[in-house]
Amino acid sequence: MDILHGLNDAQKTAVSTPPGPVLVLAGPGSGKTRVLTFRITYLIRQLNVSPWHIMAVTFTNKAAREMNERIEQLLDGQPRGLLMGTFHATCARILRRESDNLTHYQRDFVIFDTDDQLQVVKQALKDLNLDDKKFPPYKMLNGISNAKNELITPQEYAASNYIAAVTQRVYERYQEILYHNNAMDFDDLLMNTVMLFDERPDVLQKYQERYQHILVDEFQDTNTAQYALLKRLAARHHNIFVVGDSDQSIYKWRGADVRNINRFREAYPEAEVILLEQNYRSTQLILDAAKSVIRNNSNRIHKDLFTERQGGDPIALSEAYDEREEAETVVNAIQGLLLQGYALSDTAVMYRTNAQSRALEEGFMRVGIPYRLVGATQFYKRREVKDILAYLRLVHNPADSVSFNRIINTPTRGIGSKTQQMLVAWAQQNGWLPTDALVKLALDPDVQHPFSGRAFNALHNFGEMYHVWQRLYEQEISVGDLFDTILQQTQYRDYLEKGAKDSDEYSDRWGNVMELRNTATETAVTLTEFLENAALVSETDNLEEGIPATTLLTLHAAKGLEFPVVFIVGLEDGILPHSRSLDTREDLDEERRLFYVGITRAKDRLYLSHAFRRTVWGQSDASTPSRFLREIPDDLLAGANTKARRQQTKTRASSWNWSANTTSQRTAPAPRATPPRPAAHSNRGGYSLPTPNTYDDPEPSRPTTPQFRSGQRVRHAKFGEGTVIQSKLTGNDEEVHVAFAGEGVKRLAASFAKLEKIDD
DNA sequence: GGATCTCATGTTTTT
DNA sequence: CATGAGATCC
Repeated sequence: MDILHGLNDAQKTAVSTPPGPVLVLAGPGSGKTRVLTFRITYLIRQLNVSPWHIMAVTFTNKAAREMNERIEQLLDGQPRGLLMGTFHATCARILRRESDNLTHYQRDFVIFDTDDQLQVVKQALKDLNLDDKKFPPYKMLNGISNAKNELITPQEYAASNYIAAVTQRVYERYQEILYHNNAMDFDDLLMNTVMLFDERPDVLQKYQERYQHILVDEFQDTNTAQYALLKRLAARHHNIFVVGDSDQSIYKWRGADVRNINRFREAYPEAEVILLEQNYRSTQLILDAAKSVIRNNSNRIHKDLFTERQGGDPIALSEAYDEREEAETVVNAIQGLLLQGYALSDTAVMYRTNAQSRALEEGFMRVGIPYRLVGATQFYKRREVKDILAYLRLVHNPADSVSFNRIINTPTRGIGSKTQQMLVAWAQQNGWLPTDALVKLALDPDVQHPFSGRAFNALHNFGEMYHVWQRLYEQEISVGDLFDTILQQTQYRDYLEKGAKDSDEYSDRWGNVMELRNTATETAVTLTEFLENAALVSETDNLEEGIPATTLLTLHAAKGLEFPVVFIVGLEDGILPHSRSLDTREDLDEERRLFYVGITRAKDRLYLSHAFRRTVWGQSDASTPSRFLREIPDDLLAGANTKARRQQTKTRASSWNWSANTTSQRTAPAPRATPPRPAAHSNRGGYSLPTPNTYDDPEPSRPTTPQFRSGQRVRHAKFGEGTVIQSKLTGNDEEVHVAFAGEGVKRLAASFAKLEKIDD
């Protein structure tokens, strides 16, 4: 079988280039994952490289998993020994294996997430007698994290001004606390690996020999520490294959440094550079729009994206009165799309900030369209999940003070802050950990202690529990059983039930606990493993595909995804570009890339919208359409006097929306390059797209007279029987207001709600 | 020691 | 507006 089968020329060149440094600059939708997976297959099959010698790094677990699956298909089985994972997971693995060679850590070190980190910063501020009002913890943490991303130690941290001097001290103390806790934060995983390699050339050499071929996904998003790591690992064999797109770099604010692409070229002047410019995702029209936007960025490596999907539906642009109407317009448009045979899962709505999802959610809820929200409150950030994890972490690592503080009195068990302080002080005097002190109180009846009767009882009881868990852990009880024991002894369920405002909240939270338990029993063999997974896994990793719902997500979360239909809302100055990015050209460029990423997610259709007024933090203000909109040529847009609309900012003419007929049409009807949608893809059984360009023609199925009159009795699948209050025709649908007993008045779309008339 | 209230705060968030 | 952390009150 030909390993290169099905690839275009540029892809073939990339995949079959002889080992050595390779830089692949891959435009959106140009098949970069394909190139990476084929390259790995090529190394194994064609060049007889042992999978054992290959390391592939990604930024998300999802990307790693997808690549793994595809390689498995290509190779017809799991390649044994291939290392595929995120930067952080890979580093954690190396550090765990090399823990004997680490100065400050033992093998069972834990990973602190952002919440934990904040707690540590607060502790550090307290230890240094610094006011956390003057020095906001999250700002301190930013400084520390930035330093670590640049591989700067506390000692090296330049105290160039007062704030920096304070940050330096906090950083130093912060690091000490982490050592005491036997904990690393995310940044440490990278930095400590680099430092280990620098201190121990023998260790580095071992890994250089092991991983002779290194492949990197999303290279434009690497930070200095990640780049340093790659450079060291590849220093011996120079077999480093990186894939990236500087136009999709949207994480500068997290330390990602696009300049790494240039550094790479300088470090390896002999590197093969390959451009992937053919796009397999979008219509030419959508690509044209994307290109005309990104063109305005400075200092870019020019790419000339093209596709075989000539033409395409024009981009729909609309102005709404406010975010509520904007949501309504989106909902209407989606209902129209459903009639044309699109499935809900084909659609996605993207926005700049999470707060914008609210209006959209309400809009979807109003008509009962299911949606899924990506990444809002992440599972592992939920209070109840963090509580249980803290218990498990403390059993695993008795030195974990953050977890200790979290659960010592959760559920409340009479160990208040005074008692806690006393306990910590008492433990410290005796050179114990607070957890040691607890166990002493529980087991040693003769121990001298400073606690009053009531406090002693509370501590004694908790110490007993904790001791039991530790014993069970030593006896290698399963994670699930330990989990259950903790739940049962702490009566955590009762605590949730009591604390919840309503039964919904309770069942939600308890459901999360049970979900966590499932993960614990299903995926993890050891507690160490389970805790590591929990720390390094993110919400978007489990984005299920094909569920019948619209996807709501931020533009950041959209990277790497694609949808037949994409809506980008809130295209206003101050939102996109975000108000905090208006000052510098650099920031503005990054906002533009974000817009570019959004546009290029769309396969067939793109809808853009902005609102005339928007409520931000409870304040409704007039807004100006995004400056980026002006960068899209008018002939790519559909909509009545689009140009005027985009300039006429604060004087709003009449209300209109996407589904209304349009005056400006594409000159030639765009031939549709996509084959008709396979029936299996649509949940409406064999519905195919009616016309190539639905903006040109009125919808054939469009109702001309309302089917419902006020007073009509109707039945709805979910709400039961009700009475029509009024009904009016909207774009290509009918909007029916129905009063349901016990449910109130609902606004329903006739095409979607499947209302049944009741005659009597 | 624990619950309640007030006040400040507020992008994006792969790990 | 909505959330969370700290102060204040019981």
